[in-house]
Amino acid sequence: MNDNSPTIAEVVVGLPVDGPFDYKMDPAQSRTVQLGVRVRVLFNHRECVGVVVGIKSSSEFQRLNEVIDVLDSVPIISPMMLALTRESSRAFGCAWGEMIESALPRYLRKPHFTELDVNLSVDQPLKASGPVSLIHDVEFDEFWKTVVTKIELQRERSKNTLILVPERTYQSTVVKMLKKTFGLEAIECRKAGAVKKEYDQFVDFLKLDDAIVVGTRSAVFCPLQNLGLIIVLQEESEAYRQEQSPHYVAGTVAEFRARLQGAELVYASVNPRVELQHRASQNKWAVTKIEATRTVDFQLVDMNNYNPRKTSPVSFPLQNALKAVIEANGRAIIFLNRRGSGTFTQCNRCQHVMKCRRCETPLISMVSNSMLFCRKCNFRERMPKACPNCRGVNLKSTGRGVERLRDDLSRMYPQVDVDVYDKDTRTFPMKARIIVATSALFQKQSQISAELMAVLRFDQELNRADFRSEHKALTILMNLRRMTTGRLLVQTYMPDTMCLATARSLKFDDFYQHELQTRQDMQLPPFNAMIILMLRAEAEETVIDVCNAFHACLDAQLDDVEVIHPMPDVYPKLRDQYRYNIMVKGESAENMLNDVRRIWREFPRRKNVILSIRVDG
DNA sequence: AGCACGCCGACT
DNA sequence: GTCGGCGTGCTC
Repeated sequence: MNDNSPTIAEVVVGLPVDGPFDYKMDPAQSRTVQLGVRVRVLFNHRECVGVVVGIKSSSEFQRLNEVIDVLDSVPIISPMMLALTRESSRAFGCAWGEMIESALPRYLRKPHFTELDVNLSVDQPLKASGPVSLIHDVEFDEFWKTVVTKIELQRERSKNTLILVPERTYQSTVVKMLKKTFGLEAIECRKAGAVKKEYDQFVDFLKLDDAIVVGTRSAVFCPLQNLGLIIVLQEESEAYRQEQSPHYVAGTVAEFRARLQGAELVYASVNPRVELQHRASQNKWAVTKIEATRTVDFQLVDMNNYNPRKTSPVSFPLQNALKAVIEANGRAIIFLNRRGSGTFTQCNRCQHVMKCRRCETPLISMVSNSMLFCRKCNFRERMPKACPNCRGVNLKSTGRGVERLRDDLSRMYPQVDVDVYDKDTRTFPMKARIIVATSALFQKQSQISAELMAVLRFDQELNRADFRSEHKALTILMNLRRMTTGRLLVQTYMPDTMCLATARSLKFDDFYQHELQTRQDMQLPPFNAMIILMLRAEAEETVIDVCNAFHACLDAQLDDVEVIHPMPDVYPKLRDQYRYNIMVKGESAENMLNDVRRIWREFPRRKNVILSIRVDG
């Protein structure tokens, strides 16, 4: 055997450890192995599936384990996919192997052999990256004409198009719409369901060359070669962020991918994130604004003008508007983002508040089935007949959720059907004249419209402890604006916010400038990077101690970055683990990641506390 | 992550 | 004496 022949494979595994790791191969393996094949290896006394990311002839390590099996006859992960997962793992602070694992179907995470008839090496990364553009479409559906022209251009060149959507319900809507309106066949990328089916689709994707694939955030990793165009719809959606580790943001990964595959990237949104608009102007992306084609009667009701003791939650202007809709036999939707009937339940005698046993959040009452439930952790229990504290029988539920508002409205308008639509409602109450709905309504937004759209308690959206709350609130208004055929009415105690002014004037440039200035003043993204450190442990005292100590340690050691929360952000007991968050901001996420990891490694007394890191993308 | 090793208290 | 609890270190 030639001494120079490569005998060492560099392998990454799906564990949170820095890799890659060297393994020696026998001559037969050396001859067949290629970059991007899976191998079975022994890693720290455990057998696991790894991926070959490098091949070399010598290693600086003395005692190497052997590759047990080469699992794929040909590479199942293309050079482009290897580059994409590596870049994403760097950007989002996880191990390369973890990112590869999340890009693979479940079947391939297990040591199954494959014999595929594909050649992934043809997927050559191009030198020139494709153009990136942003379509700001105030009317929501107007951008399709532009986008379909681009898709058709790709098909003429026998290139694939990938369309990312935030949610599964919207996925099938898009597929149906493409077929019906433009006669385009699209394939739905399915993640759920049978393991073998998911794998079969993965294999099919490897061979496509002029297809349109529509999928949710994980579809950004679907193994299409010859990709010409990626479209990210409703880019501002939170659903593009993966909550579990590895934490990635699909839109950002799509940008990496477009660059690596030389594909064109199009973002479309009714209200693009400030971060994205900023990047668009920095990088000179083409920005197209599609102006409003319809006029909507926007009515602001300043609740400060009414005495809260005397007025009903449904203001007089709203009562008038409802009356008009009922007389015209139309439909009104009242948006109230609060499930259940009462927001908390208290004993009249001892003032005991019913709280969740798992996470201490006040329980929401549901009169319909006399249950109490927790909006944070989904804990449910029967509404007790007597106070668990003093045995008193007068438990009083206060606050107003959608159910109670429905009852109030039924009493006010006995002549019409009033119904509720929330997460638990199976089918939309089409025949009801007045519908009280939570944000579950947005799942249906392409199918449902109403003559009157009214928002109650809009201020709760503006007052969220989130620096993006004003932007998110505006997105809600834009979605509601799309669904109304007549009037959009908002009840508020804060009528002078930029958000409401923009919903009326549609002067998005002013809103964007205002938000940008605020972010700059507060040194928030897009001007500064932000990472969230999540500490988890089974005992609350432990995690609080460690969190405070680690917090102090970060404060003491990190000069150029700022640890934001004076008190850690708390997530009470969730799935038998307590979670505490610390937010850190600074100039570069990558530097902060390195610093935080180093400090955590040197940090004493960890006591079963797990640290995971989320980069705010 | 999760396995092995090592260091201490309880116990046939 | 040793069985097993948990805290610490390490994985090519």
